[in-house]
Order: sequence, then C-alpha cells, then structure tokens
Amino acid sequence: MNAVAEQSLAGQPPSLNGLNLETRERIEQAVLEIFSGREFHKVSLIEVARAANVSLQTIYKYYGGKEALLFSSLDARLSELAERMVDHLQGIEDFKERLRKTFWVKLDYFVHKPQVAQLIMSSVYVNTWRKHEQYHNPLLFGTFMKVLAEGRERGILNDAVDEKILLDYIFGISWRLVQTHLHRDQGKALTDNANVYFEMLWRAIAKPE
Amino acid sequence: MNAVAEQSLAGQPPSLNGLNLETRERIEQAVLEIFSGREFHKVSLIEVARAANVSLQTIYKYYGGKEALLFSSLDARLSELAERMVDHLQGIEDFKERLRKTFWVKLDYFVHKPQVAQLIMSSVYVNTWRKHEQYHNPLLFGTFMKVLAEGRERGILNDAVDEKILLDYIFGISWRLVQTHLHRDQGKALTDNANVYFEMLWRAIAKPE
Amino acid sequence: MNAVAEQSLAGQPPSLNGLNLETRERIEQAVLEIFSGREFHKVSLIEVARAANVSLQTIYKYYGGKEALLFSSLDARLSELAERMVDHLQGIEDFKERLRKTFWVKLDYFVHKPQVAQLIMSSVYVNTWRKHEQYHNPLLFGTFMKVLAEGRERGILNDAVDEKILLDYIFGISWRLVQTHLHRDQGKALTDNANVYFEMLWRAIAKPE
Amino acid sequence: MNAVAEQSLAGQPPSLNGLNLETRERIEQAVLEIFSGREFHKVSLIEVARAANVSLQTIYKYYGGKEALLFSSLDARLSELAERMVDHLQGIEDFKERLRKTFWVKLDYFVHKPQVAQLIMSSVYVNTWRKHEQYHNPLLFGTFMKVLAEGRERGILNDAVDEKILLDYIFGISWRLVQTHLHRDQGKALTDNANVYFEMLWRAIAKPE
DNA sequence: GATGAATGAGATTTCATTCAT
DNA sequence: GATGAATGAAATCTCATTCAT
Repeated sequence: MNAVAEQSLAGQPPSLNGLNLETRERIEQAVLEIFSGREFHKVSLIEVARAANVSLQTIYKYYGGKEALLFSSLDARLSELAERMVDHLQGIEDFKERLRKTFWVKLDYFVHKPQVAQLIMSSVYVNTWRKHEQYHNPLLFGTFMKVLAEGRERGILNDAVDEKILLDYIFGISWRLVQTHLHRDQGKALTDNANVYFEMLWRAIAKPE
Repeated sequence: MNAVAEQSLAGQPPSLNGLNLETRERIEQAVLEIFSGREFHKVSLIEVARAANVSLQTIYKYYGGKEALLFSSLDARLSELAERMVDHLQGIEDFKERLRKTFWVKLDYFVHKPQVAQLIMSSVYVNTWRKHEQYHNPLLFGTFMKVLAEGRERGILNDAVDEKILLDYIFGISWRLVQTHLHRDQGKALTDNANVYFEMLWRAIAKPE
Repeated sequence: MNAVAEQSLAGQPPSLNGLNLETRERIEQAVLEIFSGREFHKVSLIEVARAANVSLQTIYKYYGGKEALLFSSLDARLSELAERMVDHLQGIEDFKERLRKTFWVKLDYFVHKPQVAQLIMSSVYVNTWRKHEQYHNPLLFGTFMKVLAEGRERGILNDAVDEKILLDYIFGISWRLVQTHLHRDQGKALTDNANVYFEMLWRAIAKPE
Repeated sequence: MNAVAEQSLAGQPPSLNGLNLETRERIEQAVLEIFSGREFHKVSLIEVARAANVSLQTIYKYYGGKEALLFSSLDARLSELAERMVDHLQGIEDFKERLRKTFWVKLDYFVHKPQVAQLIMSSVYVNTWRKHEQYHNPLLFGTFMKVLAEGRERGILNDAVDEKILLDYIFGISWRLVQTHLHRDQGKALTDNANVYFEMLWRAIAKPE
C-alpha cells in the first residue's frame, strides 16, 4: 500500500522512487541526528519531519513508516561503508593486509561517523538488525565472506571451525570495540590502536602454527 | 514518582518491596515469554498483565513502568547467571581454566535459557543495555574484572592494551556467538564447541610469547 | 471493534454502555452546539472533545466515530420528541385532534430546540437521515403510522393513495415549515400559526367529501 | 482566490470561462454519477477527475474546489429543470393548470433524472442548499413566485397565510414525494399518480370555499 | 490543459500511564 | 491487590488544496 524504500546497492544514495535527492539527504540527516540521540520509540516522526523541513506526509509517502524510514536511512550509511571498504581493498595483495584493512575501515568509519553507530545502538534491536543486515547489505556481508573464503583456501585461517564463526569473531570484536569506544568518548584512540587490536583478532582467527 | 525495582544482588529473586514471590515469578515469566518474541514497542503491558494473571496496576505499582519491568525481569535473570558463574568458579585454581569457565558458563546459560538472550536481542537497545549492565550488575561485571586483573598481574594476559579492551574481546565474542547461534537455531552446538571457541579467544587475549 | 451506541428507546438518555450520564450530556450538548452551526465535515472531533471537556478517546470509546457520535446525539433528541408526542396524545379522543396534536408537537419541539433542526439541516444528508429515521426511531415513526391507520379505518382520511403518501404530506410539510421558519428566524410565529397550517394540511389528507 | 463558477441563467451550459464544452459535460456527468452514489465527503476529487478523464488541476482551475464543483454541476441541472418548466408553461392559461404543470414537471424531471435527486440527497445539506437555491436559481424560484402571486391576486389561493408558506407546501410536498419515491425505487408510479397528488396539494393551498 | 510533488488537517487507532474506588 | 475509566501522545492514512513546471 505504501511506496517502499528502494534497495540501495551502490554507495551514492539512489533517488528514492522520485524523491528529490537534496530533500532525501535532509531527511536522512535528520534521522541520523534524532534517532542517534534518543531511543526509537522516544522519537516522533513529526519532529523528524520538522527537522528535515518536510511534511509528515512526504516521509510516509517515500518511506512508508517509522521503521522503514530508520532502516532506509541506515542502509544508505552502511552502503557507504561497504563501498568504502571495497574501494580501500583495491590493490592490496597480501591476505592479512586485506583483512587488516577491512577491520580498520570499519573502525575508522564509525569513529568518523559516530552518529551511525549511535543510531544503531539507541534505535535498533539486534534481532531486527540482523534481519536487515542480511537482506539489505549483501555487499558489506559478501565482501567479508569472500575475503574469509580466500583465507581458508590458502590455509591461512583457522579451519577448525565454520567459516561463519570466523566472521563472528571479526564482527563481534569490531562492533564491541566501536561500542565501548563511543561510550567512553575517546577521540581517535580506536583507529590509533587499530593495529594492536587487529593483531589480537588475527591470533584468534589465524590457523595456529 | 514511580516505585522503583529493588536492586537484586543475590540470585534468589528478592521480594520486590512486598510483591508476593509467586506473583512476581508469574509476571517475570510472562515478560520473558512475551518480550523475547516481539519487539519492546510491539508488546503492550496489558497482554503481559493478562498472561501473568495480574492487573495492570500491580505491574505499575511494583515495577513502575514498561521499561523498568523489562529491566527488572532481565536483571533477575542476569543475577542468576552471575551467581551461577561465581558458583562454578569455586575450586578452580588455574587462571586459564577460570577464564574458560566463565566463557563456558555464559554460553551455556544462554543456550539453556534462549529466551533471555532473545529478550535482549528483541527488546533491548545496546545503549540502554550498557547503562544497565554497569549499574545493575556489578556482580557479573565485577567477577570478570577481578579475573582479568589477576591475569594481568601474573603476566599471562596481553598487557599491551587496556584491561577493558580484553573485556571487549571476551564480551564481544561471547555475545556474538550466542546471537548467531540462536539465529541459526543450533541446539547444543555452541557448548559442544565451547573449548575450540575459547582457545581462539584465548590466543587473542593471552600475552603473545 | 468499537463500542456501539446503545439503542435508545426511552426518552431519558440511557447510560451509553457505562458512560457517565453527566459526561454524556456534556458531550451531546457540545455536539448539538457545534454541529448545528457548522457542516459535518467542517467540524473536528477534537473541538467537540474540548467543548465537552473530555478526551478524544472517550468519544471514540463510547461512540465509535464521528458519524456515530452525531447520530447517537441526534437520536437522543428525537427520542425526546417521540416521547413528548406520545405523552401529549394521551387523553385526546377525536382523530383530527390527535393528528393536529402530532403536528403541533413537532413544530413546537423544533421551535424550542432550534439547534436540533439546525444540526439536521447542516450536518445530515437526507439519504443518511432516512436510513436512521427508520432504524433508530421506530417510536416516532410508529406513532405516526398508528394514528394514520386509525384514520383510514374510520374513513376520515383520503384512501385514494397509499398510507405512506399521507405520511409524506405530513412530514414533507411540517419539516419544510420548520426549515423555512428557522431560516427566517421568526420567534414563535410557527406555533402561533400551527392551526392555520394544520387546517391546510388536513384538507390535503382528509377524504374529500 | 479561487476561480468561481460562472452563474448559469440559461439552460444550455454556458462555457465555464473558457472550459471546453465537451470537457465540461464529461466532468459534470462524472460529478452526477459519483456524488449521487456516495456522500460528499466520501467522494475524493481525484476519482471524479479520473472518471471525467481530466486532471485534478482542471477541476480546480475552472470550478475552484470541491463544493463549488458540486454546486456548479447541480446548478446546471436545476437550470435545465427551470428552463423546462418555463417551456412547459407556455400556452397554458388556466391558473390551476399552470400550477399543476409546475408540479408535474418537477416530479417528472426527478423521475427521469433520479441521479440529480440522489445527488442532492446524498451530498447536499439542507442548509447549504437553501443558500444556493436562492442565490443561484432565481429562475426556478422566481417562476414559482410569479405563478403564486398571480393566484393570490385572482383570489384563487389561500390568502390567510403568507405567500411563502404556500411555496413551502408545494416544495415540501413535492420534494418529499420525490425522496420517498426514489427510496422505494418505484419506476413511473410518481408521475402516474401526479394528478391525485396534485389535487391533494391543491386542496391545501386553494382558498377554501 | 496536464503532471508531479508537497502540505496541512483531521479521522482513527493503539498504548502507556494515571486516578479513583 | 484489583477494576474501570480517562487521558495524552503518537502512528498511520486519506484528502482537499496549492505550487511549479
């Protein structure tokens, strides 16, 4: 019954079924600012509309509802991250270096866009997110899986456990590091220490000699 | 203005300022069942009240509100986990074994009480969670910190990073493993593999030789 | 799904499924005042609620919606009229006098409660009205039909046309007289002339000698 | 601020300030069809536009709004009726016959164009209509008043009441007969009985001997 | 004349929360 | 402890109306 947010596969925000790009950015910026500071159900759509200088109806027309608005805005950011990651991997040959890069890009992204992480932490339930993670960000997910598969084939990564478990270590650690970092409000400390952190992670997932 | 849930430090659910114990268990059981299956804001208190066979007012009187009800119920479960952990650590001398035990108890707990994890995943925002984690479960948290400090002192654990970072690895990994395990609905697989998973974690946090 | 207005057969406003009588009167008074001055769709329920000093939800709970509120309020007034009519007919034996009385009571009612007529004229479509007339006011309608049937049996009324046609003359004329009277804003003129008007009506429906 | 529908005094729909005649007819036909079947506020202009195969803006440009569209369309039909009436009165000399004719033309018109009556009954409030009746159809109204004045002068009509009261009897009865006739869905019965009905009306308004 | 987008208003629904009994 | 009633807030949806192209 409602227009549904278009699937975004590329980084540049695609036009949301006819929504003016500039307007769209204003809306998603407002979403980021408001939902990152308050819990999902403490945010009213009318304030998002006002902050974005659009009418409530515009939001409903293009996004369909509160939850869809949130996830559409979030997906746009995560696509940005995925694209950034693909971009940064270019030209790196060494496997470990590739993995280190994915780790660094992720930490770096959230350090520079803390609101994206805050939004996830304050307005997205883990359960709900997991569903979206897989349906809506095959690029981000897929990029990781490809890198991991490569590592297993070359005998570099631990093969005593399922491949997805390796992903759990990477995601579990990186996301937790982002969370606590933001909670403690620590400037650049996270990326500055990225290498130390990565080496710890690496020891966990590398095949023990 | 609201009655506030009493702090629970021990494992046995203390009487919540006069709430009949049996009634309390019925309420918290209902909370577990309902909030674990639906998102926080998709659950209405009236259905919780009906499921627990109490009046809406009883909930308000003893818990104060929707969020307080959720966290009070959750805290009761987590105290159970903390208590279990303390209990299991008894008599284990070796440091690594003590840590392995904490890891195992945590995985085991959520495998046996998947609703507790589901409730967190479907009804608790990370942000909100973190606040409660620290204020309301010093026992669980403190137990971990003590074990870690001990490891650092003995030169067993990695001392290139802050102590809290080690905790991030432990919590980040264990929680993520629980999440994906439940999502994939995999019976006992998680505890069966606990040792393999722990060894990976251990390599991450142990001081490299 | 909503509580539906209870059928009112008696004159005293019955308690509307638990709605406090005093509150009910405040609401229906507000309805009368507001809907009589403005067209149905120019009235917003929130102003009715405010005028009646109740919340919007109270209205929805007890009446179910805008249209139901209007008709429930209207039915209460018309039941009053019906009851009044039955009451006034008591003790009058002569057929023509009985009919004259019904005519007079009707004109008199609307002269004294012009808002009821105004409400009908500004907020009720003839079509919608007719449906309610028959379903919801059997008393008012039935009283007339009984009087007419009696007149036909006694050979006093015109029997060249269907009985319902006689009713059309009575209702058509009386209602039109009320309308124009109110439009021209003429104090008591209508009831003062009721006899002259009735004699004209009588000549229309009596059996020609 | 709005374009206002041009006053139509003649029967042929005048070009509405530049609106193509054929288009206009399509629009007003759609209005008749749609508003006669549903209540005014249950009809959306977009469906009228679609049914008439014009854009919403055309309606706004030439009619000014929803209500204006309705009344403009209605006025066009009523002018048709007025014109028809004037036409039929030609060559009839006898006063009573002239009146009988107006009565018959009115019933006959609505019997043949039931949608016009249905539109009034389902989408026009009595109050709103009365205003338009007088401002917008001086021809229809005036024709009647002239005929009545004539009757009074010649001592044929009842002079115990105001002239307008006579009009109330004529309009009140004829309109009510039309209403119930359409409600009962009775083919030609109305015009077939027109004479009987008129004689009844005549007895009401004629000067009693 | 037409098309597309945006807006403001208000109907309706569902709840958390409060109050009184 | 329980029950019933009321309230405020916000989600959602549908339109009339306006504006720009």
